[in-house]
Amino acid sequence: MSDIFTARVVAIIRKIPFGKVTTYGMIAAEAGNRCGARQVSRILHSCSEKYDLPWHRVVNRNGEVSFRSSMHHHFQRNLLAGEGVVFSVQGKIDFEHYLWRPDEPVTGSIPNS
DNA sequence: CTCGTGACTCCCG
DNA sequence: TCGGGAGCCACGA
Repeated sequence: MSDIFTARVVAIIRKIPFGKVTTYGMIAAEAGNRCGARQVSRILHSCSEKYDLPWHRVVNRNGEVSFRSSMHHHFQRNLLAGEGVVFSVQGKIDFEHYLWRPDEPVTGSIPNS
């Protein structure tokens, strides 16, 4: 398949462990494009149900839900709450405990910058 | 094929 | 502190 970006994004999202969250930017960066964050959201929108992706585990850079509709916003928050994810008073997720990195699970082979 | 849109993110004034 | 613009690319019509 040529659309490696989509496959990459889907694969990464599927790897998100239970009770963890990640950001569009990280997925996009792992997929190969930092600026592809928008595409990630686009893909999620189109393939969330088809590929059964845990879209609710994907949040924006601020650690909060990016939905415009309060209804969906509250819905995602509910799903995360069901996984044990706790939101701060400001409705943000504590990255210190819930942020997951696609390149972390490896044996500490982090390319020091 | 072309066009429009978007659940993002970063930079600048 | 906050608003606006630019950049990227896939999917649907």
